[in-house]
Amino acid sequence: MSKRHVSLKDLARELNVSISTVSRALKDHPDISEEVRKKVKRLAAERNYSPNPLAMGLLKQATRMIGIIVPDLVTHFYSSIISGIESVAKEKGYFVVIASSNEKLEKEKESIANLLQARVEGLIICMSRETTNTEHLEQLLKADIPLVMFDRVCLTNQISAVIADNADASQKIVAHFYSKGYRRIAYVSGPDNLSISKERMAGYLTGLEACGLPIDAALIETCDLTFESAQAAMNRLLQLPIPPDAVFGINDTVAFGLMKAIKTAGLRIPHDMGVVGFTDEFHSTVVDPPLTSVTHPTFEMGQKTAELFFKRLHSAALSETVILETKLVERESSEKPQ
Amino acid sequence: MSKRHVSLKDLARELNVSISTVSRALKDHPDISEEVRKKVKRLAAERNYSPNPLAMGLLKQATRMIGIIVPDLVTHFYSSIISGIESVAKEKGYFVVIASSNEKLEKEKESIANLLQARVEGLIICMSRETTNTEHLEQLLKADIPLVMFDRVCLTNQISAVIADNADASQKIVAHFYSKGYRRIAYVSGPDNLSISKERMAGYLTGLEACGLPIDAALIETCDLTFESAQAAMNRLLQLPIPPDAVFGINDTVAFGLMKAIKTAGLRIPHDMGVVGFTDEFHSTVVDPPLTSVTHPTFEMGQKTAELFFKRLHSAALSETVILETKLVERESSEKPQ
DNA sequence: ATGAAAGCGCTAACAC
DNA sequence: GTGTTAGCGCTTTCAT
Repeated sequence: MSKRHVSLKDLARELNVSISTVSRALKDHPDISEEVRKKVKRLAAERNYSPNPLAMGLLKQATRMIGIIVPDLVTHFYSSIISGIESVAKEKGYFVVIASSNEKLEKEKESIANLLQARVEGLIICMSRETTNTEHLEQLLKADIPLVMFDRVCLTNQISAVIADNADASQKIVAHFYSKGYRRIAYVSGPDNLSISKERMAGYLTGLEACGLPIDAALIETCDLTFESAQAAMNRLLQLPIPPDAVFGINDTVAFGLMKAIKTAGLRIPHDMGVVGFTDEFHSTVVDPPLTSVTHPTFEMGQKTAELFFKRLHSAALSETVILETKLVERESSEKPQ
Repeated sequence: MSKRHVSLKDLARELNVSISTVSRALKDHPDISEEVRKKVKRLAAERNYSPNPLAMGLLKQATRMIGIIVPDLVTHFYSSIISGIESVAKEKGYFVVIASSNEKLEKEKESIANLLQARVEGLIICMSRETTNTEHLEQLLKADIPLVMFDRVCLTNQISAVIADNADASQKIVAHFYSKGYRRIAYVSGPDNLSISKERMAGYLTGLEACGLPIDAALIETCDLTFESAQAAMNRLLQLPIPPDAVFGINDTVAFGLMKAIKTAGLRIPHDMGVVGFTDEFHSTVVDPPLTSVTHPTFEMGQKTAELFFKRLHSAALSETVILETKLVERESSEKPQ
C-alpha cells in the first residue's frame, strides 16, 4: 500500500524549494520566476500531481459535492435527469452523490441527514410519493442549505424548481384523444400531495372543457404510482356502467399498468380503448402497441436543475421556477380506427 | 451563510475544556472521567455534532468513497446492482460515487482518472462494450488500487469479480426452447471482447449439443447491444434461406430489438418465433407478449460485489470470482402452440 | 485525568 | 521572488 498520491510537500522536497513556492508556481502566481515555474510544472506533470480534494475541502469548507435524492433509481426518468445534473456538475468540478428515497418519507429524511453529514454543499431533491409533510425541507431552508427541487416540487415560492409544463401536457393529451375521436377520456392520477398530480389533473380538466366534454368524476381515478395499483385503478374504470374509451396515466409505470389491465380484460388498444402515457422514448416503443406519450426533456431538466442549483449556491436565496415544454409523440396506442 | 457544522473546537470552547478532551470523551477513552464524558456527550448530541469527514479523510488518508463505473445509468440492470452495492457500502459507512462510461472506452478511462482524483479508495467497474484493451485496468492493479469487477469482467485471475452463471443460463434457454418444440434456435450475441458474450455463447453451443441439435453458424448473429443493431441482426436472421424458429438475445435491449423486428416482419410471437431474453422482471412483463427471460439476481450481485470490494480493501490483493445462479422465468413469448 | 503540540495537504497573509 | 506561519477539524503522542 505505497503512498498513492504526491503532495506539494513531495514536490517541494524534490526541488529543494518551499511548499508555498510550489503552490504558487502551479497556479501561475506572478511573483514566481519563469524558471522555477517551469521546473515545478514539469515535475508536477511528471509525478502526476493533483491537489488533494480533502485538503482543499477542509480549507475552503467546500466539498464540491452535491447530494441528489430521487424517489427511485431504476426509472429511466430519474436516471436521465441525474445524467443531466451530472453533466453540468462535472463542468463545474463538482460531483454528485446519489441517494434514493425508495418513495418513502422516512428514507428521504434519512438520506438528507446522511448527505449533510457527508458535507454535501447542497441538495437536489425530488419528493417521495409519501412526502405529505414538508417540515424536513423547511428545516433545510432555515439552515440556509442550498436546495433545488425538480418534477415533484413544493414551496416553490422559496425553493427553486424545475418542472415540466404538466398542465399543458395533460391538455395536449386530452385534445389529442378528442381529435382521434375518443369521447370518454379517463385519467389515472397519483397521490394528491404531489405537485405533478395536481398540475396534470388541472390540465385534464381544462382540456376537457376546451374540447367541450363534460367532467365526469367517475372517470378520475387515483393510484399510488405502482404497476399493480394502476392495474387496479384501470379495472375499476372498466367496471363502470359506462366505461371510458380512452385513458391516460400519470407516469410510465402507471401507463404500463393500464395497458396490462386493458389487455387482460380482453380489450384491444387502440380499438376499444385509447391509451396515452407520460414515458420516455425507449419504453414507449418497446411496449405493444407502441405507446403515444408525452416525453419529458429529462436530460435538459437535469441540466436546468443543476444550473439553478449553482445559481442558488453562489448568490442569495431567491427562488425561481423553470418550466420546460413537453412533447406529445403520437404512436399506435391512440390511433382509433374510424 | 452561518457556520454550518459544529466542530470539536466549538464544543471545547463552550465547555471550557481542551479539544483533545472532547475528542477522547466522545470515543469513550478510558482516561476520561465519567463526569466529563457525560457532559461532553450531552452537548455533542444537543449541538448535533458529527465529525467532519474531510478532516478524518485527510488524517486517515481515507475518503470512505467507492467509485463505480457502469456502461450506462439508464438500464435497470445496472441501477439495481448499484443499489445492491450501496446497501452494503452504507452499512460500512462508505458511500459510492457513480460514473457512467456510456459504453465508451475513452469515457471509461476518463472516469477512472476523475474518480481517482476525487480520491476514491477503490473502484468497482463493469467494462464498456468498447473495452477491448485492458491496459488501463492493469495499471490500476500495478498501482495497487483496489478493483473489483462485475458482469463484464476480465483478468479474473488477478481481479475479484462477480458474474452470473452465463453459460448455464444460455444452456437453460436452449433446453427450454427445445422442450417447447423449437428446433432452429438462433442466438444474437454481443461484442466478442465482453466476457458475457463468450460465456453465453459457450452455453448456447453446449446447450445445442446437449439437446442433440446441430450447430449452424448462420444462426449465430452479433450486434453492438443497441436496440437498432439488434433489429438489424434479427432481420438478417429472418432473411436466411431457412430462418430460425426461436431466438434469444444477450440482454434486455437486444431482446426488445429482436421482438420489434419479428413483429415488424409480420411474424407472431410465440407462434412463428419463440423469443427469450436476459431481462429484469418488470420489463419482461411489460412487453407484449410477456417475455420469457433469464433474470439476474441484480441486487444480490451488487451486494456480493461490494463484499468482495471490502475484502480486497482490507486484505491482500488476492482475487476471487463469485458466480451467481440465474433463474429462467417462463412467460408467453416461448410458449409454442402445439 | 487533562492539555499542548504536531501533522494530514493546502492556501494566503505576512515576512524579508 | 521566495520562505515562514497559521489555520481548516481531527487524532494521537507526549507532557504534566
